[in-house]
Order: sequence, then C-alpha cells, then structure tokens
Amino acid sequence: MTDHPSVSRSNSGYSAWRLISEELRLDIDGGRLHTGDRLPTENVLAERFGVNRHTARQAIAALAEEGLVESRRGSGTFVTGHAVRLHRIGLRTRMTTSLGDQSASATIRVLHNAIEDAPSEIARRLGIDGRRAIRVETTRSAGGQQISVSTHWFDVERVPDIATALRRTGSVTAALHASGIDDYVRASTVVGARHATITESELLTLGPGAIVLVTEALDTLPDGTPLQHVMTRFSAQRVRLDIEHPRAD
Amino acid sequence: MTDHPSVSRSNSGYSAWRLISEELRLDIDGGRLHTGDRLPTENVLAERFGVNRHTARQAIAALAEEGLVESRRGSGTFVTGHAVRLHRIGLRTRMTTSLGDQSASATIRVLHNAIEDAPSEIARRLGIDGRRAIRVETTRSAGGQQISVSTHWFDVERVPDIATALRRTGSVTAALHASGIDDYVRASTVVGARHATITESELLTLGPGAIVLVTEALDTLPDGTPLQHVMTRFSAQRVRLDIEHPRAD
DNA sequence: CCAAGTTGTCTATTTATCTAGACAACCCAA
DNA sequence: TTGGGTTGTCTAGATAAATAGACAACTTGG
Repeated sequence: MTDHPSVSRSNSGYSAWRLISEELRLDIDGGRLHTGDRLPTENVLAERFGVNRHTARQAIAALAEEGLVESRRGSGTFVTGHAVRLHRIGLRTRMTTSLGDQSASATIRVLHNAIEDAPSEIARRLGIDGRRAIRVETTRSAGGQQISVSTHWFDVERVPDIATALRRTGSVTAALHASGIDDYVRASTVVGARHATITESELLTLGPGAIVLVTEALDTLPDGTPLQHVMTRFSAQRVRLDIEHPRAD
Repeated sequence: MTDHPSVSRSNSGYSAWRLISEELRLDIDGGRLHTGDRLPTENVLAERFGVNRHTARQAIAALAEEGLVESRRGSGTFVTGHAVRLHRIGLRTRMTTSLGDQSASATIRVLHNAIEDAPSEIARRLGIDGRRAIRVETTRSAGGQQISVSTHWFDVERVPDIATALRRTGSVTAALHASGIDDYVRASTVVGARHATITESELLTLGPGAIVLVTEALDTLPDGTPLQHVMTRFSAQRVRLDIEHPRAD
C-alpha cells in the first residue's frame, strides 16, 4: 500500500473525497490492491488521510459508482474485477483493429461532419494552404462501452466523399479504401492528458472532470503525402496506449 | 472559441472554478487562443459558464498563477507565451537527450535507492524470478524546471552498482556504460494518465490533483535481454509525448 | 479630457462540503 | 450464541466555496 500523506486540499479546487478517491484508484490500478482484496476499513482510511469517516466513505462511494469496488455491510469493501484496454499505437495504427484481443469489433459512429477552414496549424500539417477541409466528429465503441471520441480533418479535394463513406462503412480504413486509397501509415503521434470537457464527459459517459488521454496524429500515404489529421480522446480510466517500437533490423 | 455548456458541477468533487479553469486551458492549449490574445472579460466568462464573476475570477487566477495568462487592470486578461515540452519516445529513447531543442541538458537526481523484492509483474518483465531488484527513485529537471519523476527497477546481479553510478553521472546511459553496457533499446512503452499523488505534486511542484502522464517502459539489450523497467510521471501541463514512427524501409 | 469598459477589492449572505457523534444493521470468527 | 468489527444512516454543527452587490483603480478610444 502506498504511504499516504494527509490530504492537504487547501484551495486546490478538488474536494477531499475526490483526492482520496484518486489515491485509492492508484492502489488498485497500480497493482497494490488486487481483485477480491479488501480495502482498509473506513475508519483506517479516515485516519490515514486525516479526514472524517464520512469523507472517506464518499471517496469509496465514488469508486463504487464506477464499479471499481463493492461495499458489503458488516464485512468490508472489496476490489471488483476491472479491465483496462490497451490501444496499440504504431506505424500501421488502425482504429478498428487496435484493441488487442479483448474485442475485435470496434465500430465508429459519425456524430457530425462539415466543410470548413481548418485551424492554421492543422492546415499546415495537412498541406492545404488556401483550401478548406472536411471535419468529422466520431465516437468509437467496443464491447458496449464508449472508448474514444475523435475529430478528423481531411483534405476536401483528395477525399471529398469521406464523410458519407465513414457513415456507411464505420471504419476509416474502409472509407479511405472507397476513396481509392489502399494503404496509409502513421507519420506522427503526440500524446497528452487533460481533464475532459463537459461534452467529452457526456460522450464517453465519464464523471465530470475525469481525465482523458489525447493523441494528435497525422496519417499519410506511404510516400508521405498527408491524408488525415486526427485528434482522439480516450478515457484514461479505461485505456492505456501501447506504443510499438519496431526493431531497426 | 469552444462552446461551453454551463458548468454542471453537481457534487463532482471538482470546484466550479477548477472546471472552468481547465476549460480555459483547453482554449489556450488547443490553439483557439494564441499568445497575446485577450480572454473574454470576467463578466462574459461568468455568464457563459453560469457562475458568479468572482468564481470566474478564481479560475483566471489559477491560470495566472501557472503563468499561462496575465491580467491587466483596466484592459483585460491576456495569454502569455507558454512552452510545452516535447518528450520524444522511440527505439533509442534516452532520458537526457529527449527534450528536443528547448534544452539540451536534462539532469537526473537520485532521491532514493534500495534493494528489495520487485512487484511480481515487474519481476516477470525483468526476467528475475527469485532474485531481488534495485529500485531507484529519480527526478529529472531541465532549464530550472522539474520535468518528471521516475521509478527504475534493475536486476541486482546484472548491474549491482547502478545506483552509485546514477548518483555520480546523473544519466542512465552513462551509468549503464559504467556497468559495461554500451547500448540498449526501448522494447515497450505503455502510456496512461491519472491524477498526481501528493508526493508527486510536491516533487513536480504541481497543484494537488494535477494530471500526470505515466509511461511504463522496458529497456533491453539489443539482443532482447531485459535491463531496466522504468515508470516515469510527467506533468501533463508541461509535457507532451512525441512518439517516433520509424519508416519500415 | 471624458466616458465606457475592464480588473481589483471589500462586505455580506447563501449554499455546499466536511466534521462530529451516535446508533442500527449486518458479517464473521471464537 | 455471542461479541467485536464492519458498513449504513441519521442529526447537528463547523468550515469552505460560491453568490450578490457595490465601488475603487485603471486603460483605452473617441
């Protein structure tokens, strides 16, 4: 178990129970508490974090609502089974096939699409100077659970019908194929993390203020011609990014 | 500018000003507000998020304390220059040389080292069954700013003096070299994100509850022999991970 | 200079969160 | 069966956060 300094929540913008809740999540995700293990009792937790028992209870209740733990009157609070998805990132990253063995069938749903001016930075990366771009907002789910939300940018001249194709096929690879593009590679990926916006929280069914992993990636043709700029937000609670390091031989 | 639904902060464990503060940070990091731009006025922000002006002020104050914005009485609040570090992750990831052009000299400081049993998962990856392991806790700083904290695990038989070498050289590569290891490669990297623990917040000089990017990586000899398991926590406010996708040719 | 608009500061009040204590309901091992 | 330990629930009070309003200090453009 981690050594927990008393919660110094002085005007941090986070309530005491939320901070405790996150620390407890660490003990679970970090492997210090395994499925079936009993958490310390509410009184012990309260003393350890220097708060009232009710505050500790609220922290536990938050984890219970997520399904991470389960409380049983008279006996204690126990860690339930919890799965973390691995999303593989590499040269041939494809949305619909990257979720490892856990679920082979990820489907993309198009929320919105429009033709508009891309932000200057994205227009530069896509190599479209004056031209307008296609923006597509998608969500991806697998196994009945929302995995991620994405904002795609395409060159309107290269793949004019990409939005319709995306809606029809539910797959970026298939939609590009329908536009005559048989192969593409991942050119760059940048990863960050931040709090989810309110919209993202709703789409991913997260509590407000939950954390998202953010990837910004550029896909190109094998010859390097930019194809797609895509920003994807994953629930950090449910997903880890598994980065591929191909051997140089 | 983003469309901001009114802040539904109902018992989320996050104070209203913190949620607003994070949304505003997005407008800056996301490129909707550039260096020198003026933020909406306090009254406008208060109305947009459905809170009192004082609450909006507190959100701005939090960003100002980070140095992300600057308020000028009578004229408004403006976005200051803010640098985001890029930490490159690839086959030859090295701690001390990965910080791009911004600062060539990152130094590692050893906080603590001990010989103990590694967690089973880590022992398995390092290929040390019964043997004990060396755990080293380090912090890394560059340009006067704390960048990351790491927990390293080494095989006690392969590199018995790694801790002393790390303290002396301030570099993993140099310390391994002193142990007779001239080359090593990154075998796997997994990226996640979570709230910082209280200890991490202190080491990285973050506000409590800030977000950290977490990488768990395995470094091996060129022949695949495991060398080091290292978990690194970066401040998500200050760092993005730039993932290398080597071409297959 | 002037007027409109902006941030800075103060006081007071309302609302939400946390603390404190007590006891019931329940589980489990002796 | 019994007794100690656990979670669930209730009441009340203390502390922190958010709201409300007013005005000062300052900047900017006309």
